[in-house]
Amino acid sequence: MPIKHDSAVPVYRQLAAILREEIASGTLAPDSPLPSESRLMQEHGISRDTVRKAIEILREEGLVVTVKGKGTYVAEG
Amino acid sequence: MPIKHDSAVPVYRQLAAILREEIASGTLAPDSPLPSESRLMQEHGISRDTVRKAIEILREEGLVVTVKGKGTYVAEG
DNA sequence: TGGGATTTGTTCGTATGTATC
DNA sequence: TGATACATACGAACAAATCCC
Repeated sequence: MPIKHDSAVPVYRQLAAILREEIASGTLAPDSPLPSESRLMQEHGISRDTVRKAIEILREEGLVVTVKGKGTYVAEG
Repeated sequence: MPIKHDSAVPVYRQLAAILREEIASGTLAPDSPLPSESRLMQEHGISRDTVRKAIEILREEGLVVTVKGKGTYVAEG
């Protein structure tokens, strides 16, 4: 599911949807770390700003927890 | 002094006036930092674009100095 | 003790598109 | 047409926490 820059759906919401799906499917298991912001930037060819907006959405949904200096983790069931 | 979106005075000029007054009154002392663009956006419920236009006015008036990655500071007397 | 690498947190700089008046 | 205002997106710099050697 490559990200489309010409979509009506903002890039950051596309990424949030991708990560949300990986969490729902178990590809990203509870307590496991998400790829770092740097990794997500590279993998999707997008900016840090956009990556952080996506993660912020998931954080507000209670799906992930972020720890400064460490990373972002999938919330426990 | 809440900002009025239905005023004849543009929002960015209203914010510039507010900040100018805080500098003049000493509420914002020389060398002290202004609230970040992010803070000003939240506090006044306006966009970053508009916040930056307001700060640009003060910068042109020599009232503030902006440093990338750090913030905007009240100019020294 | 110290230093370097990695990671998230925060800030300003710039550009583009959309909508409204 | 131009000015205003918002949202999106990418860059860049600085700061702080963590980790490992």
